[in-house]
Amino acid sequence: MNSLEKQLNIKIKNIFETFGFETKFAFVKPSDRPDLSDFQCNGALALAKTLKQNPREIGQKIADTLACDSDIEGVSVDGPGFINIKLKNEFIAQNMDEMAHDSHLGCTKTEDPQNIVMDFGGPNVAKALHVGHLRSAVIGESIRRILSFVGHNVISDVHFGDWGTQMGMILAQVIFEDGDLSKVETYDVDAISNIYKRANIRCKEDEKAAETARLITADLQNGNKEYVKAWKHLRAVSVAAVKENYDELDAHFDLWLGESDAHETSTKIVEIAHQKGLSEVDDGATIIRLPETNKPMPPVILVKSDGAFGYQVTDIATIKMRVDDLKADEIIYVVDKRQSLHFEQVFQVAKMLEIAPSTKLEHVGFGTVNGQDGKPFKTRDGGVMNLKDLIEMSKQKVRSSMPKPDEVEGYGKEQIDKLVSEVAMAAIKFQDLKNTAASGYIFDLEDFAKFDGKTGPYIQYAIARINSILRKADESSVSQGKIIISENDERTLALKLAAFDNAINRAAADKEPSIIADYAYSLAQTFSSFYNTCPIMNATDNEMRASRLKLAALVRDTLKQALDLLGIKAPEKMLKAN
RNA sequence: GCGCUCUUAGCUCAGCCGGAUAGAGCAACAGCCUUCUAAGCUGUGGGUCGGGCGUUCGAAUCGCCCAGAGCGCGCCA
Repeated sequence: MNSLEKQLNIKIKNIFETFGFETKFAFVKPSDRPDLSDFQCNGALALAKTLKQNPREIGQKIADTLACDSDIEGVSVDGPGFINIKLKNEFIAQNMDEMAHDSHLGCTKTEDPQNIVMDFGGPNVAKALHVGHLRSAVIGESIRRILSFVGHNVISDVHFGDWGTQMGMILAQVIFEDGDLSKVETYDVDAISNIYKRANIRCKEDEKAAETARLITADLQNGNKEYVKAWKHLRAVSVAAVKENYDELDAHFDLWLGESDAHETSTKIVEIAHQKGLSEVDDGATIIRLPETNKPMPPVILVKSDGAFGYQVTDIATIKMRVDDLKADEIIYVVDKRQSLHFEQVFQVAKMLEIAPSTKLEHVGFGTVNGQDGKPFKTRDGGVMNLKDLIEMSKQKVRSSMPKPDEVEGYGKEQIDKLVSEVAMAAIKFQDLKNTAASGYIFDLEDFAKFDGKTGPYIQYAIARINSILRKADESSVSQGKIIISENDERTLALKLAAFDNAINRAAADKEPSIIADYAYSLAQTFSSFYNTCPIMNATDNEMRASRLKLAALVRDTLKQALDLLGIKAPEKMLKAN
């Protein structure tokens, strides 16, 4: 089904065409003046400019025609030329009924499905996920879900950091500590992580150690068997650990490829660059110079002077693989916005090498999670906070507001743990997704366990209240009712529901989950008002009761869908400690 | 030095391909639980949209200038 707004747009477009107006401006939006109208069209103002005519006259023509439509209650032209449209209650009600019976809640799928590859992981071997990985995973996963929902074929790849200098650093450190690599296969995640920390310190202090690490990295990349064997173990252990982390975040990756998988193709990229005469050797490194504009464009380093591949050639090679193997129409990188120059360079080289001629390359940059000082977040000892620890702290806060196991019937330890987890993750994720991705935010543990106002748990709570009513009402009969709009609050709620499709489309177009977050909050808020003024179970008659139950169920389904697109779960019940 | 991004209520942020009275949340204050979960609802106060100039019938939104902040700028990824 077409959403109510789309149906209105079709009506408006037809009218524009009848008058021979450019249809670019033939669309409505929810009214800025709910006191005057449900929807408004500003097209007459825009048309007036190009046609050099009076906007009010143009508006009146459109309004007069639209007023004849049986779905329209009234149309007026106000101010300089706003077309204010008021809909008939029956039209809104009928739309709600259709939406309630539509498996996609009135959201139309794209007419042009694309193969989209998403890159939003970027974890590294030997490094536990930290707060910096939170945003990439949460935002990326949400965009993945949104794009899938509108009908694209999305393939997500974690793009494991397993081929860089940190590998040589770890191997060098093991050799330094053990004398050789014989014991590597006994090391678990924690051991590896600690070795990496020590390696990092030693390489920073000792230039010779850093040099050795670089040489080992190059050797590893060139296939040194001993190094490769040890590397395989390190990678396997890290992948397993990181998978657990992503499972907890509910972030899904179709592919668990890494930089190392692009190794062969990287060799090809260097060849292609050479054949096209684009590369040159400078200071021992193989580079590609980019045309200088007024913007600083450092060259792209394909092969470093020590013989190892730089991360840029790996990214370029990965583009080629995604185009050749995965038939990517579009590749989206959800990565810290500080890397924007890197992606500009990589995209430009991909263009110069003609490896992705018809693939859209896009970097969705997000802001950093900052500490109270406004700088990227550090723990008190100067380190980065573990993602796992962060989640645990949030859970503890949430747990303190929950009943103890077995205080509530049917809620033993397992059920309480599940509820705590769902609420804590909702708080964390919503906090991260409620603002536009590009803006950073100041990390405050309190925010990650907040329940009031514009938070994830607020929306979960609205859902739980609806669930509670539906349990009492025998949900199976609900869909048989017919939605009737009589009260003002019912009308407002219905119009808010009708805007779901619009929110989805904007979020998909902009790759911006905060639009869904904002919508979900606003819908929950509208419902809460309705809940306070319009009795559902005790409605004046059976028809109204059936109608309101159906409307409430539709709100519940829409909220659940919206939360799902944010990667947030909706518990059946929300419990609170006494 | 060059470039990118940003500056909106006490705080955190929406709004920005020009349009009516600039919106939320938090915080503050005042109300609402014998009725569907008060993690809720209703109301009040709070803004020369960093400053200036320009384009326009109309600018938070577009352009230029200035001030302030953050980030980035070849062998870490």
